[in-house]
Amino acid sequence: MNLISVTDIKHKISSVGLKATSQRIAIYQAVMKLKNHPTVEMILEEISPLHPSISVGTLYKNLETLVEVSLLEKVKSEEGNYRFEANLDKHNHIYCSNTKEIIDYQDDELDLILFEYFKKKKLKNLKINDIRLQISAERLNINKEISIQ
Amino acid sequence: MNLISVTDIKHKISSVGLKATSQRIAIYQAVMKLKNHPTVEMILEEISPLHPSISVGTLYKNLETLVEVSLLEKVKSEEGNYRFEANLDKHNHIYCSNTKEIIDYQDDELDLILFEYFKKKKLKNLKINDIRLQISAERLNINKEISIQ
DNA sequence: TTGAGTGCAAAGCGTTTGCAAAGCA
DNA sequence: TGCTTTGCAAACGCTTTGCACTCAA
Repeated sequence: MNLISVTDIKHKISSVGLKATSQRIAIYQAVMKLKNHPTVEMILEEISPLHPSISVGTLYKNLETLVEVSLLEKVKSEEGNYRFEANLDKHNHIYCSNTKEIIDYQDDELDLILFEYFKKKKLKNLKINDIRLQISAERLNINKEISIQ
Repeated sequence: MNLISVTDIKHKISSVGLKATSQRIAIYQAVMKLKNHPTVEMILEEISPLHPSISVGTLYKNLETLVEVSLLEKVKSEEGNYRFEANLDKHNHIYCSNTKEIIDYQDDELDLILFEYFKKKKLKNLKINDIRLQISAERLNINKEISIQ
């Protein structure tokens, strides 16, 4: 995922029936590079040096398109704006109240526990499609790395 | 909670150091009455007959104030707008993709399982403040009632 | 060549703000 | 009376839209 080439990105975009324009490639590449769930503004800043004349309209349209074809995912942040990510594996989000970061948290063991738990629960007239944990946390030593497990 | 009187509401508001204006009482009362996590618009529609001249500014300011003093809670919906509720007990939310409802789901047993699970996990440099489940679901028989467990 | 995609600018929407007037304590 | 709260309207920030132009296929 980290070392994906421009050629690979072009192929990915073409394979879903979209045109591989330079703007679209740059946008997809930027979201992949910016790991911490960038906002539209952060993506724009990343792309601007390469595409100084790219418009916000184009950026929004492309992000929406890439979400539609499942190359990206978007989430609403607590602050109310969208944040994008290229990580499509099922995972949970840790929301850092002090740094405003969104950290991915993947945990297959926990997913299994939840799956088993809800299998024995009876939810009448309701079909569960997805269960995600929303973990609110704060970083204790802001400059030190965080590690889970 | 359901049959709380205006006098009780006045006392609740006064006890946190706020003035019990007719607008404030009506707003708090409306959120209590509208069970399914009303939007600002839904609250406005509920109050308008009683207070035809209430301004959106006042409504927003009061909702914010009531959240600050912990008489209400607010959440951002998938659609991006705020939704309010008077239920302050710890609970999870079920987001219905077809009806756009937000259904409260309280489950002490599950909370305990999650608490125990994260107690044995080591999350370095991170302090977990809260864990909520975000359950995406859809109603199967829209007119029939849903029941859990 | 041609329909998908772009840039621009205007508009949209929910929310916030500033301020004079009003009203609760 | 004094200070919180209100109503109004303007402004805000993020996002969406319309349209003529451009460019990948």
